[in-house]
Amino acid sequence: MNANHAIKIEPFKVACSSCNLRELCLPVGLSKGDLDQLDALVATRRNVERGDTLFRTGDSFQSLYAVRTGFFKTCVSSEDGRDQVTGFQMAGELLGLDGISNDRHSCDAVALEDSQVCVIPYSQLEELSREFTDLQHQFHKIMSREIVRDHGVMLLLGSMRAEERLAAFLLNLTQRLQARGFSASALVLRMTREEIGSYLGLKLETVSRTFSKFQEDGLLEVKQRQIRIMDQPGLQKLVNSTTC
Amino acid sequence: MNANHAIKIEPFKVACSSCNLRELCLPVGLSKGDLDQLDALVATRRNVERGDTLFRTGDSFQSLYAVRTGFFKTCVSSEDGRDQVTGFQMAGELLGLDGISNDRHSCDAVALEDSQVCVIPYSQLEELSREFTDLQHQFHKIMSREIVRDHGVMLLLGSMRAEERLAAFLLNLTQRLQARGFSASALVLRMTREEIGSYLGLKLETVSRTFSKFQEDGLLEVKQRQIRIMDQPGLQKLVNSTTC
DNA sequence: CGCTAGGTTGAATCGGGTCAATGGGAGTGG
DNA sequence: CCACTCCCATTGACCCGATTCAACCTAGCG
Repeated sequence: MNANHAIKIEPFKVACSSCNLRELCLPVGLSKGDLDQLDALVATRRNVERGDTLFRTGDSFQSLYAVRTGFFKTCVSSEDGRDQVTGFQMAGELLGLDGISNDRHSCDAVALEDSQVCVIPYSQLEELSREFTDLQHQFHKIMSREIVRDHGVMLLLGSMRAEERLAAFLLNLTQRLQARGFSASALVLRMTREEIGSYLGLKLETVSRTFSKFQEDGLLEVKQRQIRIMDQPGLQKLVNSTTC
Repeated sequence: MNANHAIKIEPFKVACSSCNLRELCLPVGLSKGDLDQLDALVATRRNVERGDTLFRTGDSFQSLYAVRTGFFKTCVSSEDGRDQVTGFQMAGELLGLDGISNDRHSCDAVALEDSQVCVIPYSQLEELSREFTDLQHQFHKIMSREIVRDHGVMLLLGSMRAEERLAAFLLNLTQRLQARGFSASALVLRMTREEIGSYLGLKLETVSRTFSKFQEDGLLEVKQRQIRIMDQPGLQKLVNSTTC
C-alpha cells in the first residue's frame, strides 16, 4: 500500500457524506442536502508519501486539502533561510488556507507519514458556499478557528517556558487524537525532536532534555517517539500555573 | 473632541464608497455596484476612547469592526492570567475575526488612542457576500491574510533574537504607516514598551535596552515614543541575516 | 553488518530575565 | 504657574534557562 509515486485519482467516487471524518471536517453541521452538494465538489483524493510536499511556498493556489489519513506539518521560511513549523495537521483538518490571500501558497505542507488528502477546488467551494448558507458559515468558522489557534500558539511562544510549552503541546496533541478515537494516554509522535522544537521555538536538545525531565518526574514514559502519559493532571498543572 | 463617553451613532450616513480607506479596507477591488451594497451594510460607527475596550474575551460576537481612525491592540490571556498581545491594528484594518469560530470573542480589543471604528454586522456581511462574489472573495482574502500574518509572527517569536524582533517590528509598522501616507522614517509609538514586549515575546526592559542599543548603533533616534529611523537598510539587514 | 538519521546527555556559555534604583513627561490640582 | 503624582522609560548588576558544541548512543535500513 501507499506504493504509488504519482498523484492518484481515486477511481471510485469519494463522498463526504459517508466519510467517518465528517464530524471533524468541513461538513460539520451540514444538512443532508448540503452534504450531497459537497460530495459533488470533493471529487478527488490525492496520496502524498512520507517526506513529500503537498504544496510549497510560491505554488499557485487552487485547492484546499482535507487530511483524510496521515499527518502533515506546515512550515514557513524567511528569506534568510530561517524555518518555522507553524502547525501539525491530522485527519479532518484543513490545509492550504494561507493560499487564499495571494493566490499563492505561503508555506510548505509536508507529509510526516504516508497520507491521503481530499482535494477541495477552492473556486468551486466559494461558488457552493454562495448557495449554501451552512457551508459558508462552516467554512468561515474553520478559518476563524485557525486564527484563534494561531493566537494560542503566539501566547505559547511569547510567554511560556520550555516545560510549559512541551506540556501544552502534548496535551493539545492527545486531545486532538482523542477526538479521533485514539487513546488519551498513549501516542506515537510523527515528527522529530527538531520539528517539535521548531514549532515550540526551542532547540532539539531542549526538547529532548525536557522529555527526559518529564520522565524523571513521572509525568511521561518516553521511548523514542512512543509516549505514554502517566500523569495528565500533572502536565495540565504545568501549563496553567505561572507557578513562581 | 472625542469627549463623548457613550457609543455614538453618526447622525449622517457613512459610506465606504467615499471613505479614503477604501483601498486598504474591506472594499478593495469592489465594483461601484458592490460598493453601494456595502454602504448599506456599514451603517454605523462607534467611538472608542483611549484605554477602552471595543470587545473583550467572552463577549458575544455580532460584528466585525474596521478601524477608521486610531489604533488598537488585541490580546489573549490564558486561564492563569498570562497575557499576550497578538496584534496592533491601525486604520483600514479589521478587528473581530476571532469571534466567528465560536460566536464569542476570544481576545480583547483595546484602543491605544481615541479611535473610531465602522461596525460591520457579521450576519449581514455573510448574506451580502453570498450575493456579491467580489465581496466574498475579498473577505476570504482578508481572513487568509490574517492567518499568513500570524504565521509570520510565529516565525518571529520562534526563531528570532531580541534585536531581530524589534527591527522586524519597526519595519512592519513603518511599512503599514507608509501605505497610509505617513512618513517612512518618523513615527510615534502608540503603545508602551511593555505592550511591544508582550507582542514580541520580550520583557519591557529588553525592549528598552534594545532601543538604546539601536540608538547607539546609529540605526534610530529614540525620544520616548518618538522614533526616527536613521538607517532603514541597517534594520533590514538585522532582520534577514542569520548572520553568523 | 555497517551506515545514517535521529536522539540523548554533559559542560560551558550567553542572551534575556529579574530585581532594584533612578529619571522624565504629562496631567492634575492648588 | 508651579508642585505633586503617577506612569512610563532607562539603566545597572546579577542570575538563570536555554543554546551551543561536542561526544556518544540507538534503531532502522540497505
